Amino acid sequence: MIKAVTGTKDILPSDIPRWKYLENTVERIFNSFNYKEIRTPVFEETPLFARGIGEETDIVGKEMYTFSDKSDTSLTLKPEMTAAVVRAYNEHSLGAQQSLVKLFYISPMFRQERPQAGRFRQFHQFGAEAIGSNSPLLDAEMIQMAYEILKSLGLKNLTVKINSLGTPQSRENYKKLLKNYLEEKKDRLSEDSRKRFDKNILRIFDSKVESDQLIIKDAPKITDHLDEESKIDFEVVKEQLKKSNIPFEIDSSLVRGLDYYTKLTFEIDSGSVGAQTALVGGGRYDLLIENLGGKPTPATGFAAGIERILLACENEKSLTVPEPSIDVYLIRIDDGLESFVSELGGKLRKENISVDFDYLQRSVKAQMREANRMNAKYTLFIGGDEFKAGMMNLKNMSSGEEEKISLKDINSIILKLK
RNA sequence: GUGAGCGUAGCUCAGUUGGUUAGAGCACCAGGUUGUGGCCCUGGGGGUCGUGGGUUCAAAUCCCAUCGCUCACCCCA
Repeated sequence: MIKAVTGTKDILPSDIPRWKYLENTVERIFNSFNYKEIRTPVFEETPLFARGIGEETDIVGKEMYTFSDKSDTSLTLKPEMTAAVVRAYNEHSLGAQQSLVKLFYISPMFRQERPQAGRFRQFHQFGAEAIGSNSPLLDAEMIQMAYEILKSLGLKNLTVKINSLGTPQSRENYKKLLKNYLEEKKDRLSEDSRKRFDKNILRIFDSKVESDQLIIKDAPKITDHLDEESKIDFEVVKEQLKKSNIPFEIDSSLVRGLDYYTKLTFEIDSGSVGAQTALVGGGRYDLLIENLGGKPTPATGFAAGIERILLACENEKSLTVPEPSIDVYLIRIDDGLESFVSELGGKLRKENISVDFDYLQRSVKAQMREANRMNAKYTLFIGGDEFKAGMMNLKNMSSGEEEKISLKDINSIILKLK
């Protein structure tokens, strides 16, 4: 038997109500902040991600689904959305029509990693990008939107972490400081961290190795070495979060693994998932638009992992979505009425009433069981003596009450069922 | 890429020191008034015991390989 590819999952009919609920919540909240939806292709030319995310990142280095098409163009299934949105922004000059463009998306992403709890090879993210302003109010808005969505889904066990990476200039200065501090301790670092020392020294902060942690603990903090502008912006974000009653902590070791971030970065973690605690990650990326060939334009955004959020919801039992149901199940009492039942079903369906009936020649009892399983609000009995007398029985499934309705009086059924 | 655990019915699992036709609960199907559900009762269908090989008179059970799943590391949503 052929099975779904490793790291991919079917979203089955029984899963759909929870997904829909989440998607509706996401859309509602993004609409309230006036973000407009954007959809981009699932694949792009490979250099978009290589340049956008950074050649040295793990995503680009080892996790992308890259392949050549018949014209030998290297294509990649999108591993994240920001580069794709920026590509569309540049390509269609979206910034020419309005100076601040606020976009959101819900989309599958692809990364070839080993699957584990809250991590898949095809997974789904929703997120937002605000392109065209350097206002720290927008950074705060990103956190607010993400936080509000998670809260609306009933999640409780949340931690908002923020940090500032500063401008590229101040970050470079800080890197030098950090390098000086770590230079003499370098040989005590783990192998991975020694590699990071040369490739991307900030990433040493991500290490979970205890001996590394001890060394890093007393390292100079990036938030103590920010340029004036970043410092002021960081203060504004903190102030806004306080005003919005969003609890947060400053985590100066929060270094996101994508190269494009500048100034504010943030993450929202949940204690209700497995080891992959990050539900939401984001930050400002003031240089990306320019790097991808656009005019210099400041921007900020975030992405949230839908599977992880639903996992947290499940573990916290925070979501109660209504059981699916139908309005009426038509019950055929006598053989030979199949086409009449089908025709009547059609009429009701045209009135936007959800209708189903038996296609398997089953007994009345079996049809009733089916109606019960489908959570039918009503059943309509067609056949027998009443039918000969021009009547049908309409039964309310929760009260058990029945009433006779004339075959000619479809309208009164429609009224009842609506 | 590295490490650990696990693969028996659609699902959750049981299967004693290897020993007759591999079990349970749930789900599914049928019946319990010739036309009425949810509860209950009776009966039924459904499994190459992940796959391949080996040991043995005999393997779901022991050994090897392989595939898959799960979790963790790395990194990230």
